[in-house]
Amino acid sequence: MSQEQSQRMQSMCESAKAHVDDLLVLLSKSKMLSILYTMNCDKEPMRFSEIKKRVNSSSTTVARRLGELEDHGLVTRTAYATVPATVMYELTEDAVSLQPSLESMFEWVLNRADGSV
Amino acid sequence: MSQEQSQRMQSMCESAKAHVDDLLVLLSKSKMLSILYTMNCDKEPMRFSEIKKRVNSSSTTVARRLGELEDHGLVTRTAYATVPATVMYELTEDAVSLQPSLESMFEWVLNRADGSV
DNA sequence: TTCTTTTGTAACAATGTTGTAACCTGTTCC
DNA sequence: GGAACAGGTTACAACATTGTTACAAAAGAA
Repeated sequence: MSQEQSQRMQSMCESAKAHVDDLLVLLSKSKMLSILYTMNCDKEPMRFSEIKKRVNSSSTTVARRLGELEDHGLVTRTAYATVPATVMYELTEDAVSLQPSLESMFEWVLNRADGSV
Repeated sequence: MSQEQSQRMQSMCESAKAHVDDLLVLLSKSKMLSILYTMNCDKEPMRFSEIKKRVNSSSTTVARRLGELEDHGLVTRTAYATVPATVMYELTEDAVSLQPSLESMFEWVLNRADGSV
């Protein structure tokens, strides 16, 4: 990290700290990293049921997480009036810009998991 | 692919998946990312009280997190018989190899927090 | 002797999170 | 009319996590 960034961090005002914490709390919620990573694997918009299946969680939790991501502007939700209903979720540009970090983090996790099998 | 192979592969995936989930759950615990990031900022071993102060959490939670990290081989704990007690925590090589991802993730978080101030 | 310090741990009440089960919408098919 | 489907929501009981408070150890300082 550059010195400039380090200084920026040290002199960060309380309000910015709150925002940082807010984001860290968001990212630390259960299944959140999995959802973001999963949605990045296929770069295409993804259906609710597909996300649910891939991260292996309940409707309630997936719905909660996707809602939180939408609230934070990290995914967009698009509903189509088909029968039965079709809803697509897609990462926003902001979320996509986080993906390189997530990818290398998952790479680390996968390597570590491999080692312990 | 034979059904046998498919089954073997699936069970292999299940077992690896469990380890991956384990790590994701670990990293998703409250203050965990902050602790790892903080310990990386100064590359030096860090005292319990310093970590606690920087991540702004209770002794109980910090002790729990550090214990979990130690269990997973991500930090080492070294106690010195001074008075009062001195205990140093240090990231292991494994943890250090995760840091580039964490750094770019925090960079993203900081930029995003900046924008919303 | 009592105070102080660091680094915790134990118990516990308050709070937060989870999955389950039930329910809802809207349309097409039988 | 009733079932079926995707995509949820709601209520709630079970479970997990948190911070607070109290406590401890060890030894030098006051």
